[in-house]
Formats: sequence, structure tokens, C-alpha cells
Amino acid sequence: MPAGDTPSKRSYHHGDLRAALLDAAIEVIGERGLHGLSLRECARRADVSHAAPYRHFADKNALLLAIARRGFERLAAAGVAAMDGVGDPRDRLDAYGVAYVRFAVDNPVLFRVMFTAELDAAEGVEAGHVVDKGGEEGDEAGAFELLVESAAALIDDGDDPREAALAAWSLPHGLAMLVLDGRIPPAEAATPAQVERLMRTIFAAWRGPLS
Amino acid sequence: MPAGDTPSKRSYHHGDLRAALLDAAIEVIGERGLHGLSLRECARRADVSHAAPYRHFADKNALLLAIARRGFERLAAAGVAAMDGVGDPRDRLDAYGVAYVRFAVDNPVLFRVMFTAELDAAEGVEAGHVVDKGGEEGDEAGAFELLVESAAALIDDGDDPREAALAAWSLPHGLAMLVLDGRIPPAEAATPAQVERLMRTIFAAWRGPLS
DNA sequence: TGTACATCAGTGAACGCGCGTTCACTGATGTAC
DNA sequence: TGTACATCAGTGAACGCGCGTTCACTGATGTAC
Repeated sequence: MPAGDTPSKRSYHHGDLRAALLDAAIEVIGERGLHGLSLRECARRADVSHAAPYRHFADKNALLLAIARRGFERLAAAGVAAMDGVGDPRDRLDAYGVAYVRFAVDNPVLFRVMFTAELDAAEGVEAGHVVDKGGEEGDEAGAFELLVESAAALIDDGDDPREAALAAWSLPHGLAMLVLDGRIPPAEAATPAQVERLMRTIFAAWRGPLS
Repeated sequence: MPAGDTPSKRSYHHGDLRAALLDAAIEVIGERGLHGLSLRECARRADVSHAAPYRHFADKNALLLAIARRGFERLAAAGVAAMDGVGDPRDRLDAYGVAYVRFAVDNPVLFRVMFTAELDAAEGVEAGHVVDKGGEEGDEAGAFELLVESAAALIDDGDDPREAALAAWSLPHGLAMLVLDGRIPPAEAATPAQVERLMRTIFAAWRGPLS
């Protein structure tokens, strides 16, 4: 069913157990929460013995790191795509934020795992997903660099564009978290369309009348 | 040691086991993460048998809900106190945000538990900590109402002040989460003083040059 | 002040459980000739 | 095309573990008289 995700893995016993385990894990977390995740349950859902996952992940933490990595790649891609072709710097920041919140709403499990720093980030995820790393690390850093560039066009000369970009990141990040936590009442944020409207209103207030 | 937290509980066998368990739980979560919390470990740290906690909490989830409730009370109090006496609406929103992030940085465990919706919120925490509830529920709703009032003074007449207030909430919430997650590099956000400076810069950018 | 009683916070043994991880294995697959 | 071999994904039994929760108990505390 999964089309050529990791070509080297295809046509083996299972087909692509690694991807199946990731999908199963996301499903389990969605149903039972992060603390309800177990490798054995993932194996069960992938119709595989409980020891099979160890052929693909060193341990449970490695599975979670893989989920987080998948999330960061997709989020960065969504952010870059949203800004692509948009000229006005303000509109670019808005587009990034809209894509950011939409990603979180569409992929709540991925988003939560990405920002649950409880994972032993001994290696793997930590690099490239921090503001400071410059642009050479990966898509995430790349997306943030685009934010910085857009912010640079909007602020006074003496100010640090990184900090303005951080504002443009914090706002959608906070909104996304509050929506996922159910802090914003269902009546206002039940459907993706509602969330988008809410978000656009907030951005308008942010850059407009409030100043 | 704890001074009269819950008077009715004092001068019993332990003194105030309930509070001691909450403190122990926060300590354990700080060391091992949320998933590393166990009632038995809390009991151990409170020098009490592993069954004793059940005299104070129906189950593990109830302990977590109590922690979250404590956090919401303190955060709301900090927010209200920060806005107290500040006249200018913009400055009030800023003061709230500064207090908000500072609370998160000073109480990372409380903050994380508060916004970990994985708790079975069957009852208890959910009410009063949602944007929509009006002002009659508790301190948290009260704090948000203050935000709405301040925001109302800043926006155009036709706009919804709740949504502007949501922006003023999302920004510090997102910043707090990013700092706690280590997404903002240590070099920029290591000490409380640095965090505060960063936050003020962001707020300045938010309401100033970016518009 | 002194005695009898009721309350209920804390005890310790016991239960059943699912989990993470290891290990020797087996058998399907891909490859070299 | 056919055969021999090496690889390694998946198996199933087994381990040890700490946990949540229950239960009958005991003994310190507060209270009524």
C-alpha cells in the first residue's frame, strides 16, 4: 500500500515494516496518548511479532525520534511551500504561520511528538531544529532562515531580525498548541476552516490595529 | 515545613502528605519526565508506604490534575498581579506576556503538566481554563477576561476583542513552549534575565516596527 | 482533668499486568557463479 | 537458466521489572462526656 517510501526496504518479508510501525505508532498515540504507546502494541497492529520492531529501531526512544524527524521534515516543507511565490514580506510571514497552524491541526500527533522534548535527544533531532544553527542543517533551519529574511525587511536597521522572526514563529506555535490542547473552545476551532479564519484574524490584529 | 497550606490536614501523622506528594511529583517529573512519574516513587520520596497516596488521590491521574490545578491558579495570579496598576492597554498586554513566560521558565514542570491535555480531564481542570467560559469560572478565566478588556481598547470597533486577546495569549504561550523545549538556543535563553530581554524585544517588534 | 470511643491516615503483603529487551532460531530473499 | 550460499527480517520463548491498585490491619489523633 505505501508507495515506495524507502525503496531499499520494499519486497522484503513485510514490505515496509519500518513505515508501518511509524504509522501504527502515530495511530496508537492518537488513541491512547504518548504514555500509552508501546512497541508491542505497534507490532501487534503491524501484524508482526513483538520482537520484530528491533530490526528497525534500536529501542522505543528511537521510534519516537523517527516520528519527530518525519514531522520536522513535513512541517518545514509545508512552511517553505507556503512562502514560495509570495512576494510581500508581511504576507510571507502570514503564509508561514497559516501553514504552520494548519500542519499542527492536520497532524496533531506528529506535532506533539515533535515538541515533546522528553525524548532522549542524545542525537538526531536536536540538530537543525534550533533557531541558532544557521542554514546548513536541514529543512527546518532553512524554513526559519526564510522567516529571518522576511523579518529583516520589516524591522528597523538596528534590530535583530532573528528576534522578529522568533515573534513570527511564537505566535502560530502558541496558537497551534492552544488549539491542540483544547484551550480554544470547540465552537471556535472545530474545523480547519474555522481555525484558518481565526488565525487570519489574529494575524491581522497582530500587524494591524493593535500597533 | 510547608506553612499551613491545607489547615485541615496539619498535625496529622505526616503533617501534610498531600502537599508533600505534589512536591515530590513535580521533582520526579523534573528529573525523569512526565512518563517517568509513578505514585510509588512519590511515596518513597515522601517517606511513606506506597499505598499512602491513595488516602489523598483517587489515582495517578488525580495527582496530575491537582498539579495542573495548582499551576493554573499560580499562573493566573501572576498574570493578574502583573497587570495590576498598569494603565496603558498595550503595556498591560505586555506585562501579562512577560509574567506568563517568566512563570513558565520558573515553573517548567507545572507549565508542561498544565498544557499536557493527555490527562483524563473527565472533570476538574477543563472548566475555567478555556477561552470561552466567560468570567465566572475561576482565576484563569478571570485573567483572560482582563486580556480581552485590554485588547478591546486597542482594536477597531467591529472586531472581536477575544481574538485580539488570543493573539496576545498565543505569542507568550508559543515563546514559553519554545524556550522550554530548548528550541531557542541556550546562548540566547539560558538565564531568566535573558529570556525577559528576548521577550521584551519580541513584544516591541510585535506592536511596533513590524506593523 | 481523665477516660472511652470513633475516625481515618498510613501500613505492608499481595494481586495481576504489560512492558522493554535479549537470544538462539528459521526461512524467505537476493546474489555470485 | 540453475544451483549454492550468505544475508538478515521476522519468530517465539523467556527474563526481570516496576507499576497501579486493593485490602484487611493498626495505631495515632481528636472528641464527647
